[in-house]
Parts: sequence; structure tokens; C-alpha cells
Amino acid sequence: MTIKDIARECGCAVGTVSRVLNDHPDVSVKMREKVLSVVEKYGFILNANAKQLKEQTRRTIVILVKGTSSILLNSLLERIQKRIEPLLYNASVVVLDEYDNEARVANRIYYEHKPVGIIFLGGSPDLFPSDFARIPVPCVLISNESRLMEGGNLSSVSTDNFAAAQYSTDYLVSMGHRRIGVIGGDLGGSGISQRRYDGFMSSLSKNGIPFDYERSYVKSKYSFEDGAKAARLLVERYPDLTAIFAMSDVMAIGAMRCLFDMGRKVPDDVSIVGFDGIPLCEYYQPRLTTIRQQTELLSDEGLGILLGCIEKSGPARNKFIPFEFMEGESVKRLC
Amino acid sequence: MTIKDIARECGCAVGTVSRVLNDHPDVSVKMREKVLSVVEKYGFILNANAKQLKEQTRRTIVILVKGTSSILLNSLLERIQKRIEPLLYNASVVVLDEYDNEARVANRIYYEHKPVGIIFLGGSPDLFPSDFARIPVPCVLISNESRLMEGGNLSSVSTDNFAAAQYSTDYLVSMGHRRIGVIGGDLGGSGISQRRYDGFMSSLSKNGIPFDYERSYVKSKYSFEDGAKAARLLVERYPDLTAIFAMSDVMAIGAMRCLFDMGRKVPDDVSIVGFDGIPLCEYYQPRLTTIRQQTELLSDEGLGILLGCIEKSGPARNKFIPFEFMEGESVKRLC
DNA sequence: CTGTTAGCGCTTTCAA
DNA sequence: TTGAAAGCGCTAACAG
Repeated sequence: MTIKDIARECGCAVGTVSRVLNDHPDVSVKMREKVLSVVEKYGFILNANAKQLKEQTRRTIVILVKGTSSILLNSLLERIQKRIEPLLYNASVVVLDEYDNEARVANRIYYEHKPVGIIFLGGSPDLFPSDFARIPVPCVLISNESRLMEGGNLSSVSTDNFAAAQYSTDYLVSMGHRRIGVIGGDLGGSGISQRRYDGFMSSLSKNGIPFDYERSYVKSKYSFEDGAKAARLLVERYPDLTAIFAMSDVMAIGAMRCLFDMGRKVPDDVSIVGFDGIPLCEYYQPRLTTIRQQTELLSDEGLGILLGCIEKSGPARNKFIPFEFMEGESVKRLC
Repeated sequence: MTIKDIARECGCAVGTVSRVLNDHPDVSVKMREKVLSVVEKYGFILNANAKQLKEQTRRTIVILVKGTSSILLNSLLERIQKRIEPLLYNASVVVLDEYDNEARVANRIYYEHKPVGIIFLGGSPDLFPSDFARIPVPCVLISNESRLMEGGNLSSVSTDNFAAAQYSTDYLVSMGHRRIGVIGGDLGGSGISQRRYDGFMSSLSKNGIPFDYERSYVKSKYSFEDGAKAARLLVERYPDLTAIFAMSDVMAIGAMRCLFDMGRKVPDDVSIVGFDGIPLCEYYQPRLTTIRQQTELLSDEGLGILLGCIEKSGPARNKFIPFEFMEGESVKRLC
């Protein structure tokens, strides 16, 4: 069933059917009704490939998600999709796994589908400049920070990971903690783990607290399971720590489970703070003290900047969204 | 940049370029290398719209997800995507919210994009037969059960919700519980909540335990927040209950949080079982006793059945995947 | 092995 | 207001 079949049944030409289906004004009322009734009768829908091939005016925004498993990215995704829908753009979601090169994938998708813009959730496309360079449409990286490239097309919207980690660490210190272990991700580059680590270290040095990386930093993936494993290792290496700075809530929760199993009470024996502020934090037992990233604002600002770039040729921008410190029950005041 | 530009630069015709790019054998080595080098030079990629418009052989499988927020559906989605990728099909993910009519959306998407098959994660497309009827390609509903329509194209793969709920309730009863409240979803139709309720009731009646729906059933959404609200209401209405049957893990965890806040210990004062078996269950404190749905098997079987229908014109099938009962720490033996 | 060309389903200009 | 027709970028059949 094509536009041609509809036209034949209506006794008109394909152009007329097309005009009706695209809400062009120059069709007689009678013809419009005729066409609509036939379209209705067959449940006819225009072929998207042909339509988009023909139309120069592209309306697709691609959303590239690095890993579906992250609760944080999911809430961003959900909100962005909802916001895009009424705007006459089509959102096309592509999920990558941890090991895909997001810039390369984005590049391929750009040439295949010619979207008007690309949203990166998670990932760090700016780390792959040669792949990224070929993408000539506005892009925005949400939740990770990017280095602003001069005259580039990559914006970013993120929580100030440095400031947030520093704030959180200051809080631990203010509660009397000085022997603090870290459960964190891969360091290096401009990734969020590095930023959070820098913020953490900045607080320690400001407060005159030494840090022995080899003993006190355990690398972990952002999962319950790895958080738990890391906690075990950390406690073995550093038995007299009083607090743990975990770089995500899921790590923190995995760690808490492990601490319970090792017979250490949170917060009585060990205090812990997380990062992200996923809903679960308020339902865990004990409630997790954490940094809440404002997912609504991250989504809205990210999309807003992208649309600004697309529709008004606005410049690429890097923007921070304020974090919220959420005091739970997982940190104990010492002395 | 189109195939024409590549051809011009190579000094050959578009057909040759097309042949190279589609791995047809009948191209000389020299020409193939020439073309590939030019393609490489420009990072050229075929336009997907034109390609798909032209090709009759369709290779897209649409995955319709009802609600991104469900941890269960996300793990299904992730696995299915990974499995589709190497099979030369393209997976196209569409996320619906709770209120969308999945059959109608599927119908529209079918005509727009002509996929070879559709996978429904969550939802109940069989509830909208008039919209669903127009879809002439194989479909599979994963995680919810569907009623097999005679000669239809809708398969389903799910946990046997009835049997699982019955098993779980039998367990509560065997541990000495007779005053059991339920936190569940909307009943009615062929939805999972109704199946789980039926299984629950079947166990009670088998064990000669009466059930006062008005007092003992509280309706809730599948979220932490609603689970917590429901628990409060349930305990107010039915203060001397000894156990709660929650229809999902997130409801159960919301409920546990609420119970703690009301000063009731789990499992000492109230026992609770969940449903789904999300990873969090093993990291919560106390570990949640629950039914684990085998997401790997659900995904693999679902995709397998769909491919069977697509490639071998196999019949639609309804299949159950065995559940696993996971004993945690949230149920206490009475007496 | 390679070039030429019809045509996938649609939109849009140009004429009528 | 409508019809006719070009052409979006590509594939594949056909001819050479």
C-alpha cells in the first residue's frame, strides 16, 4: 500500500494525497475529506524512508546512551525523550556498550541517518577527536564534562564533579573523618572519575590530610557487585579507615552490603558517602548520604542548548548544573 | 557526499561502488581497492534511507519498551540488543510511556519502517486487537503473557506468573504465615498483576486461608515510592498482618523502608517477599526473598522464537521460562 | 568485470 | 485547486 494506491482509490494524483497528508493548505475541502477517509479506511501511513530521503529538512535527533544499566542515564533518557516528542523532532535512541567508541558510532550514524543533532548520555566523545571531527551537526554531552574545543560543535552539561566531590569530602572531614578510603572508577583523561578524584584530593589537601593512593584507592566498575568487591579489598588493606568515599551510589550500596557481611556496621563502624542521588538512596537501609545530580535540569538544559545550536546556530557551551547534597544516615559524627 | 561523488573520483560508475560497498564478488581487485581507498579517505557511509527504500529485503527488528524505568525490562533490552547485533539485523528501540497504546504505536511503526519483526518488552499488545490486527509480521511479547490468538502472529515468552506467585505464597504459608497482605498492581485483563494475584489466591485457598480483599490488597504502581505508600496504608488497615506479598522487588523495597520508618522490623515483625529478582535484592539489607525471573533466558528464547517465525515461518508460540525462588533474609519462620 | 538505467515511495515545483 | 513529472541516494537487473 503506497501513496499511489491511495491516489487511485481517491481518483486523484499522488501529489494531492501528499499535500493532504502533510497538511498543506491548498487542497479543496471535498478532496481532503475524500483522501482522509480512504487513508483512514486502510490505516495508511507514509513510508518513513521515502519521506526522509526526499525531504531535505531533517528532524531526527539521535540519542547515544553509553550503557543502559545506569539508573542515572535512564532517567535522563526518559526525560529527554518526553521533551523531544512534542517538538516535532524524532528521537532515535542508540545504546552502546561500555567498550564501544562513541565518537566513531556517532560518526557512522551521522552519515547513515543525517540527524540534526546528537545527544551523548555518558561517554566522552571528545576523547576521540579524529572520529568526532567529521560530525558537522551540534552535539551535546550530558552528565560528563567535555573540554570545550575552540569553534567546536560539542556542548556539555554536567554536574560540577570536582566541586561536588570536594563538598562531599569536606563534609566527611567536618564530621571528624580523616582516614578515608575511596572506591572509584578508572582515573585518567577527562572522565568523571578523575574529576571526582581531583575534588576529593583537593579537599584532603586543603584540610591537611595525607592520602596513600596505593592503600586507600580501590578501582571498581560502577556496579553493586564491583562496589562490594572493592569494599572488601579496601577494608583489608586499610582496616582502620573510618569512612569511604564511593564514586557512585551503586558502588556505595554494594560496599555497604559487603561491610554488613563483614560485621561492620554503617555508619557506626564505617561511614560512607555515595554519588549520583538515585532514588534508591532514600530507600536503602540506612539512607545513603550522597550528592544528587539534578537529572531534570541536566536533561532540560542539555536539550535546550542543543536546540539552541540547531535552530539559532547558537555557539557550543559548557554548562554546570548545581548539585544537591543529600544527607542520609550513612555518616556518623566522630568524637 | 553520495555514491556518485565516490564513483566520479574513482573514475567508475555508481554500480561498481555499490557492489564494493555491499561485498559483491564481481569486482576486480584493483577497482575494489581503489574504491575502498576513496571511501576511506572521505569516511563515506551509505545513506540508510535510500538503501532501505531500495532494498526489499528488510533487516530491522523493532523493540518496543513500555517504560524505561523498569530495571527488569532494561536488562532484557540490553541483552536482546547485544544478541541482535551480530545477526545482521538492525535493532531499533522505541520507548513508550505507561499510557501509550503499544499496539497502536507498533502499528504505526510497522507501516513507517516495515520491520521484519517486533519485540514487545512489557505491555500487553494483545489487549488491543483492532490495532494489533493490521501488523502482518511476527511479534513476540517478552515478560508478559499473551493469550495465543488462533493463527495469530503474536508469540510470548514469560515467567509463569501464576505458578511463581503460588510458589512464593506457599512458601510464606509453610513458614507459618496466615495473615498476609498484598501490595500489587492493577488487576484485570491478562496483565501480570492479575496472574500473580490468581497464583497468590490459589495458594491461599489450597491452604484454607481466607482473604479479605478490601482490607488486605493495596494497589500500587511498580515503584519504590508507591510501594512505600502502599505499605503504610496496608499496615494501617491490617495491623496484625505477619507477612506481605509484594508483586515486585521495587514495591517490596519501598515497603521495607516504610516499615522501618514505622518501627516495624523486617523480618522480625513483618516478613516480605518480592517478585522479579533484580540484582538489588541481594544487596538490600535485609536481602529480599523473591522470585527471580531469568532475564537471560527470557531474552534469548524471545529472540529465538521471533527469528524462527521470521526466517522459517515458524508458528507463534507461548512459552514459559522457569522461575527461580531466591531465599533471602526477609521472611521469618513463625512459631 | 563494468556501465547504464529503472525504480523504491515520497515531496515539490511547474503548468494547466 | 490539481496533475504531471523530476529526483532524493541507492540497488540490481541487464547489456556489453
